[in-house]
Amino acid sequence: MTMKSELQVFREYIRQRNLRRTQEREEILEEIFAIHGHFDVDELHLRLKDKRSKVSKASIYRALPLFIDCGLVREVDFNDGHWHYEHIYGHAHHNHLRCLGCGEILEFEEPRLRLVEEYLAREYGYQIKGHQLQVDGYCATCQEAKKSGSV
Amino acid sequence: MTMKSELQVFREYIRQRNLRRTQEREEILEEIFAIHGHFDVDELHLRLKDKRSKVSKASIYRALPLFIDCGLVREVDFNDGHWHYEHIYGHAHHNHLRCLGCGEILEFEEPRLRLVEEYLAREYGYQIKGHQLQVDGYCATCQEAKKSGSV
DNA sequence: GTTATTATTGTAATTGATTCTCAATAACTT
DNA sequence: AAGTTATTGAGAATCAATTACAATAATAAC
Repeated sequence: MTMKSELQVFREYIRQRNLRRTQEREEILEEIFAIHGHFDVDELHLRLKDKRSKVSKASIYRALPLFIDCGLVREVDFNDGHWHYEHIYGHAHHNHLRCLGCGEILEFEEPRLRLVEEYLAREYGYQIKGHQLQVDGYCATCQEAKKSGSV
Repeated sequence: MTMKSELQVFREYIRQRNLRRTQEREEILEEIFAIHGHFDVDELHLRLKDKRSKVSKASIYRALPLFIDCGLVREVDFNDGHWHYEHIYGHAHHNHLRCLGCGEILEFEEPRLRLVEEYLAREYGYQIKGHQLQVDGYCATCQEAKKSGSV
């Protein structure tokens, strides 16, 4: 049994909610799944423009919560004043390790977090929906740079 | 051996950097450590006003990065459009469990995350500075509310 | 102490991301 | 095909956060 495509997932979501299936929303969704890695609204808007798509930023801002709501996309906080996003449908859940020096972002999986979620559900009676773990530090290169005083 | 006060920590930081020790910064710091729990800039500003302090919001915005830099305060992201903060000096590191229904925030400790940090340091050669884990779900009360259809 | 230097402050203006308004359009319903 | 109404793009509005600038105050130099 093969997996539903993101487009199918989204269309079902749209139908269930009595929303409307529009060209714009599907263009945006398609582009999001064509992007490898993280993106922000500006980048996405530029990429769409490059492809002669005329979707406005407003529509992107309006579509993102829908994609998030149906589990296709998630927000990522890189702590730089605006939101970043990534498509998650079809990808294993992962977390981010970020270098405070150069901004490099590594993704990693961490099965222990499943245990943490289970613990919290038991301990506090919560129904857990998800988590976001962000780890910060300095990559090997930036550690060197700091040592040699270039900071 | 007793612990340095947050004021001492901050004054040392100030001296090291050849910054200036000002009434305003110390008033802000004092108020931050008088707050039990999380706060945002507006709240902090109001509380200072109530105490007849005249510090401006601009000064608060300018002081916070210093407090964060010297490890007294940390940013907390509650995903509601602006930053929240909490003082951390003298407190065990903790993470947040948030109810998506009512917004309740529970704090919890999780020793397993230390292991995660060690793993990342080993695996990727990173010097880890810290992490932020945010878990979302529904508290018992909100689960009930959802069942009884009041959503 | 007095003076010089310059970091810090408050005010107000500015920025920049996001949201909203509104009239026009286009997607579903009947 | 006509009616209903969600969605759109453009630009205005909002709001947190940052910045410019002149006044002030903290340190350094004397």
